[in-house]
Amino acid sequence: MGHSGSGLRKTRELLALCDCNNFFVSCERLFRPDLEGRPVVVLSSNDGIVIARSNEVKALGVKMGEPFFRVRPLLEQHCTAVFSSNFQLYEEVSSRVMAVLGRFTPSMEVYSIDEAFLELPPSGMDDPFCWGAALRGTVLRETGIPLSVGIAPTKTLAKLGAERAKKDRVKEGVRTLLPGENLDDFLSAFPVDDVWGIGRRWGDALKKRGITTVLRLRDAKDDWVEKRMGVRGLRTVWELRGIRCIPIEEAEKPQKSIQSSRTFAVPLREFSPLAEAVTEFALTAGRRLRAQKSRASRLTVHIGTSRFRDPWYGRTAEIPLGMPTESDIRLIRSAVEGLAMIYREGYDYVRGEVTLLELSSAETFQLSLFDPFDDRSTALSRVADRLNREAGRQLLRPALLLGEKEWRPRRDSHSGVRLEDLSNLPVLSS
DNA sequence: TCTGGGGTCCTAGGACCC
DNA sequence: TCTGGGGTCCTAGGACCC
Repeated sequence: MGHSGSGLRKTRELLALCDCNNFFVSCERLFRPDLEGRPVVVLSSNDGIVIARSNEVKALGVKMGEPFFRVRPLLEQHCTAVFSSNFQLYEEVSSRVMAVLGRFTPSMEVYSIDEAFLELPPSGMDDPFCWGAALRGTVLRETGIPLSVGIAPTKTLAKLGAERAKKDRVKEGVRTLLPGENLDDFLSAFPVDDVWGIGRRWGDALKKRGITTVLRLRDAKDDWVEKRMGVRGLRTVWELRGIRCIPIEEAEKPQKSIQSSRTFAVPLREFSPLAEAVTEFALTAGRRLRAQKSRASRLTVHIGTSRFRDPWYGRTAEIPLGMPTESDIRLIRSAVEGLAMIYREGYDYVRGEVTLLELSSAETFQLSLFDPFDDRSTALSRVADRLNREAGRQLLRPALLLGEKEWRPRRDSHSGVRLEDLSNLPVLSS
């Protein structure tokens, strides 16, 4: 294809990927400046696995997704600070970071809780590196969160740039890959599965065929790639060549599915605690459904035993909801009905899940000739949302869910920090 | 003893229709 | 004996992401 040794295709457009470093750890450190330079981890729900690591913990060889119980001795040996996850805090910090980023660009896509793609403004084109460094400095100063920034013509290249910037920890955390630059050395230093869009499976398959580095993937033949990896693989390859195939999507679209699931703190055998849990999942999903002004036409319920124990049992029930609904009462009734269809006695269930599908707009939806219109229970659900939001906690909820529940996930090391609570602020001197 | 929780998109194959 | 050729819609499963 003649790409070997070639630079990037000329383009006048550049974009930046901004990635918050060790984001959840950085959030916890905002309120614990004493933990700067010390090993810190943040755990998933139920304190099950490690989902964020400070650089010190990465240096110990602890992997993302590692079960906590397995690395606990090592972490304790190094006096690691351990936090249960506090997503309320992370979401709030995230929106502040995004607000600062928004001041630097005419167009941006919030890609995840800790990442955003920004279109470079004309003012940044003369000296992209300088623009990136200023952006990074402002975010750090105003929010306390350190970023890595990659600047390139395409998203896929910008991702690689940010990754390099993060690992090298040089040059102000900014790495540019500009049109005309020869990237052969840069790309050959990355294993192929470091590329955004290449996961474990495809990574292994590519390596087996001798495509071990990103450089080799960039120079692979189009028809070969498309045959094995489909159009998504082909897009990735073109993006590595500097051709933009994945645009910045500024408008935030409503989600197409909403899922609420948890691993239980203890295995559940009986029907009634499972029904409680499923009720809670339906309620959580319903709240998020109404928050994005949607209705759902289909609901699925899933329960399962541990994947790490034999024999495994898991089933999913599907309940059509008829007319699109946003009523908690209907969601809960359907979820429990589904649970009854799949529940079997004699198993230790460790996980449950409720998913809402076929979402449509709450404002305009298809009425049904046969199903009753549920505007009264919809109104009730909306009132509950408002009361609970204003109270800042679950003021109004089904009696079934009152009191302590054995299945509620553990979070033994929760910092309890809330941004609205001034008493959480660290004291500078006393 | 102890192993997360959320999403998206693409593709292949079957059902169905003309 | 010889058994069309498309098109569309739907779904399950696979792959990926953070």
